[in-house]
Amino acid sequence: MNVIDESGILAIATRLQRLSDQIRKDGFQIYKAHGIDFEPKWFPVMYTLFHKPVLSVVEIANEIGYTHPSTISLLKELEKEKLIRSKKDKIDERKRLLQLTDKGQTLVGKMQPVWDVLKIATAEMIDTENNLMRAIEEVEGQLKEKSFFDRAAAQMKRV
Amino acid sequence: MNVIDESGILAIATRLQRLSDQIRKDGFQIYKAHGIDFEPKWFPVMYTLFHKPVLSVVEIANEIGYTHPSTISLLKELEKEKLIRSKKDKIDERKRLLQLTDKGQTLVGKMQPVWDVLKIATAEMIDTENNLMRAIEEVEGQLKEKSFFDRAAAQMKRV
DNA sequence: CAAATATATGTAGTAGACTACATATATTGA
DNA sequence: TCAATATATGTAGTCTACTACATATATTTG
Repeated sequence: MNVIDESGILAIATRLQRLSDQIRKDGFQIYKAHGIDFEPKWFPVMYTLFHKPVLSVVEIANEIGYTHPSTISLLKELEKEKLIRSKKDKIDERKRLLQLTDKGQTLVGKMQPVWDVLKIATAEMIDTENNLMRAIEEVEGQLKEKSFFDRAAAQMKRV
Repeated sequence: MNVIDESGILAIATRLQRLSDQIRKDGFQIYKAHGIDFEPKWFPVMYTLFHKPVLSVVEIANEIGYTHPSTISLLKELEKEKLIRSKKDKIDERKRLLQLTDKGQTLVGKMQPVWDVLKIATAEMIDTENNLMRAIEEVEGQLKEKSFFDRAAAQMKRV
């Protein structure tokens, strides 16, 4: 075991990111193995527009939990791939409304069996004594109650 | 609840990254609140060199689980901050040996109480029904046995 | 109803990791 | 022993998110 793994929770941010990268990389390869040209980072937008067909930029950003600039750059890529298209909102001229194209719809159809496979494979992978997905949700809940910073500050006073 | 959180494990990579960023950001603020000018990304290198005083570039990379180019750029920053220094290995001329400077040693000393606070705050935060740190370790173990890609491939054949 | 404020979108540059490639030195094996 | 291979380090450019700032339209309020 290396020093970092021993340091345990001090390097937890690093560990989370490493795991995320690993999963994403394999995710890309799994799509590829199914003959689908799809980048995992596109999933949140495509999945969201599949379930809520017409949304503005900020609405999508909120749904996927990204900032709007990050969202805009994803949208640009997806428009370039002709998987989504946009039109001005006639009521509110500030808004740009996004939706899947026919090509986008078709791709989602093709991806759905892959998503089923991914779901099962992931479930199997994280089904251990401490379930990773539930752990994430629980920690997110904890952070909502009291931020990490506040927890450290409270601890500081005690020491 | 938004669509992505509902999509559950399909967006697990995104969720992991989001959580990592959040923790890292607060981590930086916590050092700052202690009057310490230290970036969380430097932790793995500093912690490693504190426990193993003289290491080469690749040895550090292996300890912290990063690639060597990533490690090199961290080392550059730390040398610029004069927290570490390097010298040629006299036996193996290819190697560059790194170690903490006096300033680096002193900083680690100052950080140790902060690390204690961070440890306790983190432990408190992740001490839920499903412990996040243990979940990470368990999933890393699962991936060592069989990659995510191989799991999906096996699942594919079954469907 | 016009000024102030809020919201929606967009651009530019940054951060922290990566891969791919290049070079220098060390080791190995025919 | 020297050619082939392996290892150590370094550079350049990429990727996927971010923050900070800018602009355009809508809404609110004095």
